[in-house]
Amino acid sequence: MDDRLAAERFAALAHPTRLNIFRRLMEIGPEGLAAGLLARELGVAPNNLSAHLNTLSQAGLIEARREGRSRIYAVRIEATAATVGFLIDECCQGHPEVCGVVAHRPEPVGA
Amino acid sequence: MDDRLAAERFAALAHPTRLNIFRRLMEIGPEGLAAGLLARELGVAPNNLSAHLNTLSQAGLIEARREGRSRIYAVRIEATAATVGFLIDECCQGHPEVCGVVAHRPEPVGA
DNA sequence: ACTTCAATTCAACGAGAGTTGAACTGAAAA
DNA sequence: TTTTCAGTTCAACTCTCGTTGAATTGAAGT
Repeated sequence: MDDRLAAERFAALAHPTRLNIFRRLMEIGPEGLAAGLLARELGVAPNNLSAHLNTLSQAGLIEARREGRSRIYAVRIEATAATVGFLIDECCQGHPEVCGVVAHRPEPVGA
Repeated sequence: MDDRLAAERFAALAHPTRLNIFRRLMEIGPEGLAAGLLARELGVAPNNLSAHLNTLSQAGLIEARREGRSRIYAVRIEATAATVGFLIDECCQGHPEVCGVVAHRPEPVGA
């Protein structure tokens, strides 16, 4: 992952509301959640939420699918894993243990 | 760590130049690097760099000390660890292995 | 077709980020 | 003390972000 993409993803997470959205979607997993439901759960105006969902989608952290007249949003796990991996690789470079990480990107035998 | 602080730290990392600064400082470790040296290494105007260093300081990710007429910047390890920990806890909630992380320690006791 | 519900898009606004060049502070050297 | 070097701060500008209300698209139900 290049710096520009990483920066875009950090920016996507750099907002309390979007952090809440992302957390909730991570919680619920691949089945995802309808936009309207999210809006009610988080107490955010639908159009406002839509904008935030768009930011997260643009960054590749979540994706949407249609289901009836709802739009279901779900987290993109690989992208999330890549982002966490980037932070660990690039930012804890040489000191992974110092960043609180014991192990990451498990090898077949490892951990 | 609360959402607002986490968001502020992600925002601090959400810029290619600041990502480079942070990476370089992480590389060099606690001894740190003079602002001017960083500016030359990264090819950034001193005043511009100063602004970015300020953003990172404000977010608590780095700190400065005087040394002669230079100002030395160094990474704040505990804060970095807490930020990585937050991302793992909050964003990989329930699926840490899915984010490529095998194990981590939540947050240092002292910070 | 018409209505209703779900969600997005649009236009407009205010607020904050990022960059630049010029002026400034603070510490060392002459 | 005056000069010089290291960095920061300031003012101005542009650009983007976040939020709001109104209008719009898209899919069901009647």
